[in-house]
Amino acid sequence: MSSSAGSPDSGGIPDIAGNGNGSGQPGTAANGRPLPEATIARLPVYLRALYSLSERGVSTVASDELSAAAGVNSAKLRKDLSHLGSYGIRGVGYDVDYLVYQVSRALGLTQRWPVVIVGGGNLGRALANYGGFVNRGFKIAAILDSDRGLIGRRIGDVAVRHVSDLEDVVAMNKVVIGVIAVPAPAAQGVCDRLVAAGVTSILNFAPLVLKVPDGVDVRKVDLSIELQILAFHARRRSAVRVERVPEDEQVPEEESV
Amino acid sequence: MSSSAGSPDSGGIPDIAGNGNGSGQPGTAANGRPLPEATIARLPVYLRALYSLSERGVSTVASDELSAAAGVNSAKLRKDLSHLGSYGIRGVGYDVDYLVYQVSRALGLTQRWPVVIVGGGNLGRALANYGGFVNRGFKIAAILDSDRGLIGRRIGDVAVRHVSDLEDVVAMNKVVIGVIAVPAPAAQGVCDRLVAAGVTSILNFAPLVLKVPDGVDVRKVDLSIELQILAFHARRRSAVRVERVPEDEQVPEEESV
DNA sequence: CGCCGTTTGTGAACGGATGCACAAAGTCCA
DNA sequence: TGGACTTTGTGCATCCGTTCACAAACGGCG
Ligand SMILES: NC(=O)c1ccc[n+]([C@@H]2O[C@H](COP(=O)([O-])OP(=O)(O)OC[C@H]3O[C@@H](n4cnc5c(N)ncnc54)[C@H](O)[C@@H]3O)[C@@H](O)[C@H]2O)c1
Ligand SMILES: NC(=O)c1ccc[n+]([C@@H]2O[C@H](COP(=O)([O-])OP(=O)(O)OC[C@H]3O[C@@H](n4cnc5c(N)ncnc54)[C@H](O)[C@@H]3O)[C@@H](O)[C@H]2O)c1
Repeated sequence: MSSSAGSPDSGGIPDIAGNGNGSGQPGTAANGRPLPEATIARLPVYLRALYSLSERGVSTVASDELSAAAGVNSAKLRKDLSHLGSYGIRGVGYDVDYLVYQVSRALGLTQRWPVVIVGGGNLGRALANYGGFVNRGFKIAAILDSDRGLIGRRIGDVAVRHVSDLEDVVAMNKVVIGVIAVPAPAAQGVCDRLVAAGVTSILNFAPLVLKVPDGVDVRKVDLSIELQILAFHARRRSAVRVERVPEDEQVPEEESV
Repeated sequence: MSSSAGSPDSGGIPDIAGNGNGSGQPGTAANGRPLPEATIARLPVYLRALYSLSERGVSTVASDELSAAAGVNSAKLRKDLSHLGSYGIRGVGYDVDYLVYQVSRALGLTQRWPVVIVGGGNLGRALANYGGFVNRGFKIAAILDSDRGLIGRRIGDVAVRHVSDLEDVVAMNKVVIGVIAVPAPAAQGVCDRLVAAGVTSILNFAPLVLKVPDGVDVRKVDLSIELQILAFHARRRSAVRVERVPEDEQVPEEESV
């Protein structure tokens, strides 16, 4: 059933109070369908650009400017935003603060999500100190580690606690997002405990593929994978250059001027 | 222990010398077309799974197993690998060590890429200490920082140098890959210097969109973006659950939409 | 030697994402 | 008030990536 989902316009006023989104369901586009995954991944980038504009006192921005700041095609930006509702003004652009609000709401950042970080080593410390953490809709519920030498040490404004507190921390703070920054051999075990405790979203920095049950969302960050992708393109580039340049002047020793 | 030395008796492996790839051009598939971007991004994951198998002494692996270890569909794995050439044996699977070699070669990891890290703060230190760095085809040419208090300090087995050495380091070591781990306001400036010095591939950890000329490749890693994407899905999940089960669950009623 | 079970490699159908190009909708100024 | 100008929102064609499903290829066994 369903088929053509109603007509695009029924009222006429672009609903300031409403959510531009008939279904109260979060995570759905104005047309009732879920937001495209690719759009979701770009919204945080737009949001960051918008914050930057807002801080600089810019009150209105056109899709050309905003898309340039976000590093994407302007048509793509407009289509992405159109999925949230019709929040632009033709001939003018978008109201920066209003768009910040709408994008934040679409991403579910009207609340502050408590996050638990497991692993207080080099990486865990870097993450916990990261400003973009606290300033962007999240708060650190706890940093956990198994090394008793680290317990009590303050990172940012949170003290490291022992990993045996994991279940308590998750339950008490209703944590649903966890970050794994422990060595690879310990990661799956930590993951299992997080999931058992109720965490449904995991950001994994350990270099292995985590096994999780359905309904649990895992994203990964891996420096070496990123570098390998870069290396691939770098080699292709240099090979093409060698192909083109006749053998004499390969490796350019760089101009001296 | 490793059983890698035990070469299975002769004769099994197809074309060790050849590359199964007519065009000598790196970065092209067996059919001459460039490798799909999505495939390139997965090859490092396969490679990691293969290393793990190899270390465990497994000599042969079928696409089902390998794809499970890599967390992807088995048809996808086979299609990805088929772009590199025909390196499997029907009815048997893939020779692990041989596939390690082929995937490494496809990614351009037969050489060791020198990488320069700019920013020796919390994050830069975590990255420099990361084992997956040195063990996976890369070496740290230098860690650079502007803070004179950090100069000379050893991280891993590299001493921090002043950022004014940037151009020298890049030129002397023929560095083409750079990692940016400085505060956001300094990132574009560092990026410009890297590019001017000859770096064509950049991994950016600072939370902003870098502007680079054509021909320069930028990848970014951003914790807060990853968390925001996770938050989006987390909220959708919990909203759906609330929709279904009003808080204190009652008799599960049939869904009606 | 021929058959059987296994696994690869890929043709084909599908769905999602991208980007062009333009009509509709708005502003602003004379 | 009206017309020129700007910018949004989107239809559409295209491209890329995923997945199914199966014939071809292989080893092994009786
Ligand atoms: N994705 C990336 O770009 C990237 C970069 C650097 C490091 N890493 C990975 O991140 C992880 C952490 O790196 P690091 O440099 O911080 O390592 P680290 O050794 O400095 O820190 C690891 C911490 O985890 C703690 N730990 C170990 N087992 C634990 C357990 N079961 N429960 C709780 N805590 C435990 C240790 O006590 C230690 O403090 C490693 O898996 C590393 O490979 C990833
Ligand atoms: N992507 C992520 O997940 C993530 C996580 C944490 C931090 N970060 C970002 O990474 C960057 C570094 O974070 P951090 O925690 O290490 O910060 P930090 O303050 O600990 O370290 C930054 C270092 O950069 C140095 N620096 C500043 N300007 C420089 C310049 N012009 N040239 C060379 N060095 C310079 C400083 O002296 C300092 O040592 C920041 O942009 C931060 O926002 C990203």
